[in-house]
Amino acid sequence: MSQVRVRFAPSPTGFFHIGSARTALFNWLYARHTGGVFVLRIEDTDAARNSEEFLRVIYDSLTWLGLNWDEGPRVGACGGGDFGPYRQSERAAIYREYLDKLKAAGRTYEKDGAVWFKLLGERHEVFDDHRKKTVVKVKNAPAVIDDRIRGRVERTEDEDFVIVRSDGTPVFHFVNVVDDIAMNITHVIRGEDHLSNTSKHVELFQAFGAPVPAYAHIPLILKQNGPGKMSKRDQGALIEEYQRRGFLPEALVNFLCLLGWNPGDDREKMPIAEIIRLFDLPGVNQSNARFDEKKLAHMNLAYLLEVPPDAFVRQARDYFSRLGDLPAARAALVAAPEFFREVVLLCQPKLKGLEELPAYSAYFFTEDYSVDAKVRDKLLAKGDPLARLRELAKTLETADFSSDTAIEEAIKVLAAVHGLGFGDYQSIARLAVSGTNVGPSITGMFRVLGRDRVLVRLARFPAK
RNA sequence: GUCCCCAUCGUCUAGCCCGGUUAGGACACCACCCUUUCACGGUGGGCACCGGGGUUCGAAUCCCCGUGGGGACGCCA
Repeated sequence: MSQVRVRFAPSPTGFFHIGSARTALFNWLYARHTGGVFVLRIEDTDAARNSEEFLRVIYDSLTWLGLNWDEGPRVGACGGGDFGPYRQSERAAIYREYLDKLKAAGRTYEKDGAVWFKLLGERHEVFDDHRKKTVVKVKNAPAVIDDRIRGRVERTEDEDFVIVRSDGTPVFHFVNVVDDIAMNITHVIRGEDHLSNTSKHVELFQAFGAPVPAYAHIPLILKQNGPGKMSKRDQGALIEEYQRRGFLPEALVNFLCLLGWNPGDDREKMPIAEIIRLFDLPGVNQSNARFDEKKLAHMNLAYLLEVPPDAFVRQARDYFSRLGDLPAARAALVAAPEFFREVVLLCQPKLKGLEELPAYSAYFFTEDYSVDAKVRDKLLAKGDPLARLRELAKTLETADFSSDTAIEEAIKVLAAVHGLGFGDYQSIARLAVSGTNVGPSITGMFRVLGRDRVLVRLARFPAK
């Protein structure tokens, strides 16, 4: 059995979205599972709609997700290969050569300045209700698709179709098949939206006398709200958005794997190496899946909890850096590295995602933090919280700040003296020091902030 | 309109191929527990085999028909 060669063939005509990413992922997984080759081919035959910016997004997103390509355009350590060029806009000579083969075989004709592919069989005219015009149909035998996910599918291609536009540029169906032949592609793994196109492609492979590759049409990802498949304009559709929001690529990849595939048991969070080991085409589902970002958020949380301290600090810093000139981000970035480290590590176990970090940690980096009025009104409404604050401040003046437990002990002793509990001091102290009612433990917060800053905040609180 | 694909909790899914399960797990939701807030975590709960016909002693599982969802029908990819 010869080596598996799969390809991911995006066209740079829009942003890179969840559906494209999963198609790339499944191709990549299959290549890695079989020890095959993962080819990246850029389908930029539609000059009017392509852009270098979109191309950049494709490279960036694939790289971020860790989907390294063995052959294709050279970017970083990826790319190269003996079947180039890998951008269709640079393969015109190859398409001409293949077109000549078809012409020589008598399988083309010209009409309206375009080159058409001629199906074999008798022709007759019929009125097409969808297009509201009379069209020429061909009495043709069905193309048989042996799909690795869906089983045997038959579809009859019954109309000739354009393969070269009147401006001389070849169209998708033609270049797609030519490149799959020229690049020795053995398995075509793509979205189910291409299933209906496959009869065209099979006709072309046969006209070229080339072996038809194995097909695997994977289910589509439906938008989370409303009908239809997910498209680049839908909320939460773009990969770059998750990158920008600080999601962990490992989490997104793991989540995407589970959309249409599962290991056959109850495991969900799995190392990518294990997924590669288990992934196979027959295990892929046949029905479409709806994207659920709540579950993605949960997966992200599970991964975030496991990021080692050094890596988390680095990622937190990167995230703040990308926020650019936002005051909160700037304040965090100019803080002393050791202090920054302590703050983000204190917050790490409480976060759902990196995107929560700036707001969650803001009061560590500035004295100018806002106080939640609702929480303040509620806390001040009962008991004598300001008295608690005065007592606490007095205690903290001399308390041992060397560890969380030392601070905790001091507060507990204070509470016991007044016949109160830790909780009687906690809420109001938290509000005074952080302006909110959520956050890390106040003992950790106090220790990281330091005695002086805590005392200043406690003292000025009533005035705020 | 024609053609193609699909159909288990709200969502992702296991089970289907090789008929016999209290139809399992996860996210979300609710309750309780833990607790020093908020999370995390733990325990429990509600929640599904689209409908109708067959075949069979027995159907989520096999077959047919509906219905529903999705996709394709471009000189887009």
